[in-house]
Amino acid sequence: MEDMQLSERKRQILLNAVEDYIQQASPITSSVIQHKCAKNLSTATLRNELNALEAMGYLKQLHTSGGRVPTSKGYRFYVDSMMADIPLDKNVLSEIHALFNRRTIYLEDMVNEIASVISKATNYPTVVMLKGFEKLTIRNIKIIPLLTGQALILIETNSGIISNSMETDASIPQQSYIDASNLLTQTLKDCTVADMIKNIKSHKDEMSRKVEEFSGIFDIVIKSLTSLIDKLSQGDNITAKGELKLLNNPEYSDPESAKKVLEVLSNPEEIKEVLSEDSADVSFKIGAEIPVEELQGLTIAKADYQVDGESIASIGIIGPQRMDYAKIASALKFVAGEGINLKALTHKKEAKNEQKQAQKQKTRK
Amino acid sequence: MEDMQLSERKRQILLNAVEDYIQQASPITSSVIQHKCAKNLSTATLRNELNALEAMGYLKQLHTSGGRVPTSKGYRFYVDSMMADIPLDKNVLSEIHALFNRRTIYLEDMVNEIASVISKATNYPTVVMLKGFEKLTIRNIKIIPLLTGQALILIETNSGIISNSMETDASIPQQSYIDASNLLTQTLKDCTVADMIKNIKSHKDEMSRKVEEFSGIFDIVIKSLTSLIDKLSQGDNITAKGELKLLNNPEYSDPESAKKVLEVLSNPEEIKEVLSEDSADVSFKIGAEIPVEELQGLTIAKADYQVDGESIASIGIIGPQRMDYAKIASALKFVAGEGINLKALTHKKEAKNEQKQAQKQKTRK
DNA sequence: TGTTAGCACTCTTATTCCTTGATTGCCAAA
DNA sequence: TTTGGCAATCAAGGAATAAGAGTGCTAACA
Repeated sequence: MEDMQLSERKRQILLNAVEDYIQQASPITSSVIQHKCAKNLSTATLRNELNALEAMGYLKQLHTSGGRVPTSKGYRFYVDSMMADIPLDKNVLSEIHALFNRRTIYLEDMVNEIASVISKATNYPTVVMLKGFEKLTIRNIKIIPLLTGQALILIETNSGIISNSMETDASIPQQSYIDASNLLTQTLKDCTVADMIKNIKSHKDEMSRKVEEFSGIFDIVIKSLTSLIDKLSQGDNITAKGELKLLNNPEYSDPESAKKVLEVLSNPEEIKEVLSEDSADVSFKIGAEIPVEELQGLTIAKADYQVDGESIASIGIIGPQRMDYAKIASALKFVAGEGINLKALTHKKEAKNEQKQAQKQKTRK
Repeated sequence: MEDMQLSERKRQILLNAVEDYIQQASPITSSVIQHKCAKNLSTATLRNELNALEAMGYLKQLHTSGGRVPTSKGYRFYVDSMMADIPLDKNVLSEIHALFNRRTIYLEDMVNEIASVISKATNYPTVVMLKGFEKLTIRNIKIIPLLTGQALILIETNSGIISNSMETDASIPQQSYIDASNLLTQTLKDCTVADMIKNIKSHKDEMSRKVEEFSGIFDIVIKSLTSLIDKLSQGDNITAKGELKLLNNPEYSDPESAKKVLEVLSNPEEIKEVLSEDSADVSFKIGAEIPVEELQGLTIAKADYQVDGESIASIGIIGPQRMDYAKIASALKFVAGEGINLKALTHKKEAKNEQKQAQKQKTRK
C-alpha cells in the first residue's frame, strides 16, 4: 500500500500541496487545493484524495480539523520530482554572481566568503566546510622571513594561497630562505598538498646540501607544514554564516525551539558528518535522514565547491523542512559549478547566449 | 530632590537591589532586600526606602504590585560605584588568557579573533572594530610575485601583518620585486601607515631610478595600498561574534524584541559611532546614553585594544542593561591591557607574585 | 523621628469555561 | 467515481474567576 504508484492526479495534488505549504507555511486544506490546482473538483473529492495521500504517508494531520502538512516522505517526493528539472532562479543566480567576486586570495578566507555569499543570497543559514584541500596542487612555495623572528610560508595552489607562520632563528641568512623556497618549489611543484610532507621528507637530505649555511631549515618547514595541515583538517575549517536568518521562519518564532538548532549551528562540529559525505551534485537530507538528533525537523541541502574537478569545500544550507527548495537548489548549482550557467554569468558578453540557451531549455520541456 | 546625596543605607540598598536584579532577572521586592542585606529591618521600612529611591529616579515600578526594577540611572549608579574598584574575575581572566594566543599574525584576522575570545569568555555578543591602524608603524615591506600574474604586498607592522594583492605584469623580472621591496622598506621604515602613501609618492622618482628594468612598479604599489587602506577604513573592519548569546537573556526570550537587536548586530555599521569614541579605559553606555534607537534598552561596554600605547581596535560588548558588569569589566580590562594582570597571567612564573599583589589589594580595602 | 505591624488595594498570572470558526470524515445520492 | 450535506472535532480567542504577590498607607510604637 505504502509504495504503490501515485496516480497523476494524486501526484499533482501532492506537489501543489507541498509547494503551497512551502510558500504559505499554513496547513493544506481541501479548499486551498481546489483554488490552487483543481477548480473542477469538489472539496469532498479532494478530501478523499488527501486522505489517501495521508494513508500513504506523504501527508499528516496535526489536528483532526486543522488541514494537513507534508511529512518527510512528502518533502522527499517533492524534492525528487523537482530535482529532475531544477528551475534555475535567475534572481538568486545574479545575486550570487554579484556577491561572488573572491576578493581574497587566501584559501582559508574563502570558506567565510562562500558562506556569507550563499547565506545572503538564499536567506538561510549556511555552513561551509573546507575539505579535500589535500587534493589541491602546489604551484609555488615562498618562505618569507619576518623581523619578529618568525617566518611566513606561503603555498600557492591552484585555488588560492595557504599560509602559516613558523618559528625561526635570527641568525639564518636571507639567502637560505631564498634557496629553500626555490628548492621546495622545484621539489613540490605539481604535487598535491597531501603528498607535500612526504615529498619534502624524501628529498630533505638532497635539498639540505644545496642550501647555503643553514640546512636545518627543512626541519622547521616540516614542523610548520604539519601543523598547518592539522589546522586545516581539524575543526577550524568549518564556519556558519547567517545563523540568525533561521528566525525568519515562522516555525522558529518560538525562541526555545530555535535555540536548539542555533546551538548546533554555533558549534557546527556535528554537521561535519553530514557535509563530509561525497555527493557529486546538489543533494538534500530531509528530516529523519539527518543523523543529528537536534536537527530532525530540518532539511540540509548540500553541494560541493569544485576546483579543477576536485571537491574543495562542502556547502550546507540549513532550514526548516518547509524551505525554499527551488531557490536553494539554484544557489547550490551555481557554486557547485554547473558549467554553462556559471560561465554564462561570469562573462557578460555571453549573457545573450545564456538567455538563448535558457529559452531552448524551456522549449525542450 | 533628584540629586541629593544618598544615605549610606540607601546606597547599600540600591547597590544590592541592582546586583540582585542582575543575577536574578526578577523585580526587586522589599522582602528580597531584607533577605539579602537587611535582616534587621522590616519590609515596611525597606518599602519606605525603595519608595524614596524610586522618587529619586534610581528605580521604577513596572506594575503597582510587581516589585521594582533599576532605571538607567540606577544602573549608572551601580556601575560608577563598581568601577571605582573593579573586582577582577579570575575565572574570566584565565579563560580569556587560555583562548587568547593570537595564532594569527595577520592584523585583519585579529579583529575576528578578539571578538570570538571575548564573546566566548563573557557569554555576550561582542563587536570589534579595527581603528587607528594608521598609527601602526611599518617595519618591513615585501612584494611577492605570484604565478597568477598577481602579487602580494605584505606590510609588517608593530602589530601584525597587513596584506593585499595587486595586479602586475608577467614580464616584470624577479629582481624588480626585490629591489622595490628593499627600497620601500628603506623609505617607509618606522613611518606610520597613515604617512605611507604620501612617503611613497614623494620618494617615487628617486626609488624608480634604482629599480632594475621595471620602474613603473611603484604606481601599481600605490594603487594597491590605496585600496588596502580604503578596505581597512571602511566597513569591512567591524565584526560581531556571539550574537546568539543575546538569546540567553530572559529579556529576549520574545523573538520579536530580540530580532530588532540582532538586526543591528548583523549589520554593525550603526554601532561604529559608539565604538569610535575615544576612551582611555573601560566605559559603559547605558540605555538612553546609546545614540542608536534600536539599542535603547541595552548597555554597551567598550574598551580599546592597545598596542604600544595606541588604540588599534575598539571592543564593544553588548547586552541588556541587566548585564553582568563585573564580569565584563574584567574581560575588557584584560584586553585593554591593564598592565599588571595581563603580564602576570602571561608569565606563569609570575603567578605567585600576582596572587600576592591581589592580596595586598584586598588588605588595602 | 524613625520603625513597624496590619490591612486594604492593585495588578499579574493561571485556570476555567464558553463561543466561534474552520475543517474533516462519513454517508447517501447522483 | 464524484458530490452535497451534515455531524463531529478541535484550535484559537475571549471573558470571568480565583489565587497570589507586593505595595501604600495609617496608626501605633520606641
